[in-house]
Amino acid sequence: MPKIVDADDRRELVADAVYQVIAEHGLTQASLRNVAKAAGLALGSVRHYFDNQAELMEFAFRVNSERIHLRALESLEALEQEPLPLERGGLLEKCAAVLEELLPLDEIRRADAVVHMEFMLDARTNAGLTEAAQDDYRATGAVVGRVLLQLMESPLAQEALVPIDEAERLIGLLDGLSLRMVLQPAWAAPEQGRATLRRHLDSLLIPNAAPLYGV
Amino acid sequence: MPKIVDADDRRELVADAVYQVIAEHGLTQASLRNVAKAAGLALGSVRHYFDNQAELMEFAFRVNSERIHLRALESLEALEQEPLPLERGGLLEKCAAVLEELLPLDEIRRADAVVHMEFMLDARTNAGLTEAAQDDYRATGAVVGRVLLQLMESPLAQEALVPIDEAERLIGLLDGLSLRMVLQPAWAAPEQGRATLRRHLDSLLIPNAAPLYGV
DNA sequence: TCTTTTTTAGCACAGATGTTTCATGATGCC
DNA sequence: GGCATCATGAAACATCTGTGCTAAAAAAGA
Repeated sequence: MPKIVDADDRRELVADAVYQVIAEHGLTQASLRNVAKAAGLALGSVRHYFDNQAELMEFAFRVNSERIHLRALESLEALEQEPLPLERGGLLEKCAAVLEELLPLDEIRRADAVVHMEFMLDARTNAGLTEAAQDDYRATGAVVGRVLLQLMESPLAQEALVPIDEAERLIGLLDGLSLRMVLQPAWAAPEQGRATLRRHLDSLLIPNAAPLYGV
Repeated sequence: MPKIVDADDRRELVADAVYQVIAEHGLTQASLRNVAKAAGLALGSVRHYFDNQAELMEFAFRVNSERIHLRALESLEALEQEPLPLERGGLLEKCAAVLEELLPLDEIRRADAVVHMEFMLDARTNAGLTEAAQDDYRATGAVVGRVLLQLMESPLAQEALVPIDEAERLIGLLDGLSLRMVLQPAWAAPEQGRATLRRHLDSLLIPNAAPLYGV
């Protein structure tokens, strides 16, 4: 019998090499040869686990997308377990903590966000990625929607908020913040991203005489 | 003397071909040959006006960025000429009209936004575009900042708003909305983008018993 | 040790890309 | 008309890409 290698492990190892190349040099440099080099494998080895380049890219995209959303979902379920804090600060902190998993606040999340952006944009013109992109949209919408529903259950929440509209606004803000923090880290630092997110969530609650994140 | 062709016109014509290719097939397909084909020129002709591919790409990027910001600046200067409306609806409409120039609300702005996104993301790993990207950031910041200052001069504006923080939030929202409207037009329609923008601006004003864009 | 199957490595091909070089065409002034 | 000068076109080169095919290497059972 031959040498047994866990094929799934190998596929994830190759996917990691894809992230590395994309994060450092962009999607255009994610050729099979460059990926193989980054993974420390031969071109033939990579092709042994993925028939096409298209298959490799879709796989890497899905692993990336799932990793991001799983991180957020774990945090989200912790939030949904215990009752929501009644005070303003605790409530904001709980909700922000979940959504922060979607922002590039450290090196790990930053690499994830970069790769995610490149894939999403590529999916616009790459038919092999449209399906994965759709799934990604649904996953993001589910996470943000659930956080928002939690927040709006609080007596502190403003009335007359339309969940779908606010989800659209919040997702837009998260995407835009991610983009800016990824592309212009000098102007959009992690601390600023966290503060911006909290300020936005705060604006969904009833007005407060002493704003939390003012001057 | 030879045939005289306005070199600048020709360069803009080639840049237009770049947009066309990028908008339809993505930045990866914007090769010199594809661009030449889209422009109806021979490869040699394109290279006659641009020494490098890098030069062509930076030129196309700058023209695209300037076009977007010029559109917004024209609208902005019209806003700054006359005194601001005192009523809530008029004020919001004036400010939103300027910022809408940055959103992909019609086919022209949509193509501009797509090309803009692709260039910005590429600039992250393409040294030849970083300078142009920096200029683009400054231009966007200037437009959004001036609109925000106008809005905050109104007696309707909430107090204790920190201009820089709100600019960051607004730019993030605009970028995110653009991204979503470009990538998922089915979920993020122009009307929804316009409404989301207005709802955000409305939230910067003092609370209103009868919200403009409610249910 | 031999066998069998997986894994790895390598070569070769066709296509695309940026770039260089050179030849041809077109044009308007002398 | 001739001709200098720009515009255009085409061919060739080196490089990189994905992919197909083949052979070596490796490992675990017989």
